[in-house]
Amino acid sequence: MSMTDKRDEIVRAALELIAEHGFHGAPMAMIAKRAGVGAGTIYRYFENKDVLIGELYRELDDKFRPRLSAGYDSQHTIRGRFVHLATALLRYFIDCPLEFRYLEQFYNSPYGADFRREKLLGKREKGDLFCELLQDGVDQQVIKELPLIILAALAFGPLLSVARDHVLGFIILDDQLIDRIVEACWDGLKR
Amino acid sequence: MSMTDKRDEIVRAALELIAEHGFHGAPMAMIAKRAGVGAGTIYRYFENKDVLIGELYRELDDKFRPRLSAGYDSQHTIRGRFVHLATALLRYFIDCPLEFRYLEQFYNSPYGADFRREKLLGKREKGDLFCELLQDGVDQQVIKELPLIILAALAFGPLLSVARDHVLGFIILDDQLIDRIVEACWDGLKR
DNA sequence: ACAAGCGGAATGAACGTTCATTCTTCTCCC
DNA sequence: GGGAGAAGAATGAACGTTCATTCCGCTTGT
Repeated sequence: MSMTDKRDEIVRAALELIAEHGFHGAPMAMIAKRAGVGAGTIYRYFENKDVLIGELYRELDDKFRPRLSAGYDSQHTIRGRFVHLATALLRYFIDCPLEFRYLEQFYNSPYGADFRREKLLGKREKGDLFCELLQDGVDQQVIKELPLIILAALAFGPLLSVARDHVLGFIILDDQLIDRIVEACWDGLKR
Repeated sequence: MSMTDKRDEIVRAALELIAEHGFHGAPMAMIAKRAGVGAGTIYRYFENKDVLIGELYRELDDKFRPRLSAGYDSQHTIRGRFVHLATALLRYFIDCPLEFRYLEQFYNSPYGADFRREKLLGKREKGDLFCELLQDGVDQQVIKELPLIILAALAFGPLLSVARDHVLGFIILDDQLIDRIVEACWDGLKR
């Protein structure tokens, strides 16, 4: 097994176990076993557990961003662009429940608080696309005139909530339901 | 110090420390120290840490429910009732950041998943009031015809999001802002 | 009235377990 | 045969929990 393969196995195992059992329910020894490597081997690839957790986050973030921008057309109406982005976001979470659960855990943890702070004070929120979109909407008086962070909450709050309910099996989201949820989010946002 | 006082001190200390540092950042020894009792004393009042965590949740839930129903008038319009409940909810979270942070941690943890499941399958969602209200709204064709759990996500998602942003200091919510946020949530809900 | 004694509450050092991390040994490959 | 890489046993710190002991307030007998 090549060195890259081994690293990937470790990252995959960490994603699976942490998504399912949380940071504290996924000891390094268990991650090593799932990855098919020795416990010490992980430390050849990652300085320590925190670094592993942080790098895994960064990888997911990198994989996820392109999926949002795919097919995104900045010439469309505000509404059209919003529907596209929100739908893509929700679909991503549904298609990749492990990734979703991991990201949720990450954001709701001491690790994530720092990232949140960083992003918000760095003037971006969730991939510049969303932020730009909301700002455009406000400027064009299509979207309610509220602070960006509140608009983001109005848009993302429900999406994350329903994604969580879907992933936990409380409801099953189909295409039609997704469309109607995104519509409802837009109703909350628009003037 | 009476026995009840001592119990209260332990619960208060647990609330403070867990709200601030999470379940795993609040060892029993630290809780005992903050409460001004010996480490072993906690076990005279709570069988173990899990029980302490669960009972603390139950106490918060009990304190919080009456605050929602205070001033609630089931004769009002759907919209009026929603505005009342949502405003009360948001104000509670803002007034009691410790309680809010604790409840959030609790729900986003193995402990909370069980409770969620219980509540949902028990046909209630967040104090029967909210559930009844949403159901009434659907029946009267005032609210979008979507599964209850999705309506709840549309209503609560944004509220929880902005409360979190407020508690973390990313934004300061005043009365006017609260009103406008609740309005926006209603826009997402209404037909 | 008061001292002796009793029972339950409180204590915190000690224990066993779990975990991240390190260290030693073994295994390939050149 | 030697050097790099991997494996997993060893290590030590941190934690939840226990328990032998101490403390305190109240009853009881004189």
